[in-house]
Amino acid sequence: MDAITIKDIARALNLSTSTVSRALRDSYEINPETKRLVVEYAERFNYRPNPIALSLKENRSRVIGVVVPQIANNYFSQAINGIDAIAYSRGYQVIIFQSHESYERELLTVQQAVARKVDGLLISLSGGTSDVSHLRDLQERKLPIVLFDRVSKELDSFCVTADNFTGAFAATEHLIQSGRRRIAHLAIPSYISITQERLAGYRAALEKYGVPYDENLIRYSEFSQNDVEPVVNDLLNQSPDAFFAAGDRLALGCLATLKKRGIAIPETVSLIGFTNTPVADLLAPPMSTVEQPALDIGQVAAEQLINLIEGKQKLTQPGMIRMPTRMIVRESSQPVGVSKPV
Amino acid sequence: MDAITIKDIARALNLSTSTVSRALRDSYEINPETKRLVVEYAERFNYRPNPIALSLKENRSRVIGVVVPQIANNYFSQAINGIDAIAYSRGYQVIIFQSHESYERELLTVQQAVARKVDGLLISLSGGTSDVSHLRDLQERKLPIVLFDRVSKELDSFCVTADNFTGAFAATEHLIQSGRRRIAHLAIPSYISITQERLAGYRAALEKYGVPYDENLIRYSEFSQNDVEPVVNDLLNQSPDAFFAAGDRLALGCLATLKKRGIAIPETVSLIGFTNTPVADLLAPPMSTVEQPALDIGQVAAEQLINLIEGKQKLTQPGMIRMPTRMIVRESSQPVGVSKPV
DNA sequence: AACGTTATCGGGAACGTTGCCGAATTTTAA
DNA sequence: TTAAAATTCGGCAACGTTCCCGATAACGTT
Repeated sequence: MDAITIKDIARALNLSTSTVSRALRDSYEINPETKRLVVEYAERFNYRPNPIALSLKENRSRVIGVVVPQIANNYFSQAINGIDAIAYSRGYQVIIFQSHESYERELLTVQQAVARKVDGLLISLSGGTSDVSHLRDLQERKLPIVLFDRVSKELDSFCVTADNFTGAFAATEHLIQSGRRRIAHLAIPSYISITQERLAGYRAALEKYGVPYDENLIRYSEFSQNDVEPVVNDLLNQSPDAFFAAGDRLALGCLATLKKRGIAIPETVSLIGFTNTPVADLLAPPMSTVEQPALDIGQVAAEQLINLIEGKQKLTQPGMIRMPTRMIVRESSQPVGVSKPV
Repeated sequence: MDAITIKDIARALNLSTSTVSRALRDSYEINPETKRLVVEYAERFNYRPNPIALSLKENRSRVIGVVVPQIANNYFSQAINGIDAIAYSRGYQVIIFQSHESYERELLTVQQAVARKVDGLLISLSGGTSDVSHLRDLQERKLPIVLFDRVSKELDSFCVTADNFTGAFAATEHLIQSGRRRIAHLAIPSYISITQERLAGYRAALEKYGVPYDENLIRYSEFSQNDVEPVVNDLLNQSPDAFFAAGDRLALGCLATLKKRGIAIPETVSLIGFTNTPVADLLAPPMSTVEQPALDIGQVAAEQLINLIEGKQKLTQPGMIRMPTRMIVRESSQPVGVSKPV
């Protein structure tokens, strides 16, 4: 009733399945005339090889699994876009899994992906993931894995991230140079690599300009907007004159909370986000951001992974690729007293 | 080296594969003691049934395919979230495909999905799709299909959309009641169902209030921000006093263009979007929107599809579910002269 | 004339799983 | 005691595909 198989063609043309198979793959040992017959028949009845049968036989699937904390997040959806583009052009399909920032979900989805015989895994660690032994196991079983964005030093794998240190340094430097001294830093959970790197960039900039580091100005927050608000409110008790928010949701949550509290931006506090929203300059006020090249990160990560899969790269060679960020200064971080740009 | 199979267990315990299989599915005709042995061994070596082998055997995959125009779009990523939640809870996995608003890509991805033996298909039509015969073919081959958001009347299938007529009517009525008369309508390509429905709602509201319908105020645009700008500029020649943008990207593109041109919102023109962005009230000015319950739409669509797959619903019974929209009035559509809300 | 080549094709196994059929042993019933 | 029934398991085929190994001709070579 359904799709035509190689068997059907064999039966119809009075051939064996092996002959049909070889004819379709243009084997040299098949009579050109026979080939013609087979190919014509296959086309007429719209034959498509069954990828599932192939997967079972060859123990590979031409599928790469992507595990992200959240699809509904501009950064990740753009990264997925990059992944998808590369995968498509190199003949792979993409299965997307969400970990919902939960370690347990991440474990589960990774297992499912492996069960589905993905040829490789592209992961951005969940916020709840501090232990990466589940990934290490897979790596030891020779499954190609590439981490992107939320990477981990605990794992000797290929990593692709934004240049978090430099980006955070630039953002902090910019805030200092525009006259801010008490710069609050809003970060995602601390054990994630990018948190550390951004914090390091932040501290390095403070140090360069002799601004004292105050632990009370650092806060870690979960990802939903509801989680951000109390943290920002708490930070406000430390009388900061700037906010440096290290993430998409954090920046928007921070902006929302500040507006709700009626705190003037940038007159009272400056704000700069480490984020990826395309609407930054439509916001009120237009939000300064350190932009991450999400699409590029996705592309590079996918390329690395497929190279690993196809053996074009040594499995044992871990590597870290840092993609440059771009700081875009908008109104939300203007120095006080400076007229607004048009 | 890799994952353990039922054969390995059979060999290790000196049983046949069928016995092991039945032991694992808790068949009544297996000795409890044997069962215990098998289950323990399976657990100890972390046995997972091979879904690919199962797919091949049973000609089903417990996977549902989702085809959307774009992942990096708030509406769709939220809908996918809803789909994912339902699929997960009912034991299905989700494979996401992007059509990139291209008919050819849609054809291709749908074929791939079918080749992968998805148990059902959840589709939001691409902007380039006017012919749906590829889907009709699949339907005739008894593949469960549910359309969501961008549906088509040409197809006798289950559809889940927002209540576009009512939403558009409400938006237009609101604009009229706040003193606007020349209301420009920015829509996605015309042959898509939601375009028609929203246009109908728009016209019905005009009619109710005796506002003349002017064809010149209607424009169709592609989806990227670059496409929107010239269309908005063109519309401005018709001296509209309001914009009703029927989509996520359109609304943001419209806002960006108006700001670029220095046109005061809402003093000179009003703006209301039919969209799903969570940052609407952080924009400058906060943007009025007709919100679509994207998550709910995804959930309902997924539920319907799984019901179809599992035969809990007649395949022949087409149906249309309209989810209510919610209009949120913000600053961008305030009547002129009204003081801004706090 | 005997043998090796070449061209062209078929048979069978394997990938992991389930389900049908049957077989062996033990238990139950008449 | 003997047939019937229940219990417990193994063998085999099948899903679609590829690949290894042969098989059969026709042909050319010594």
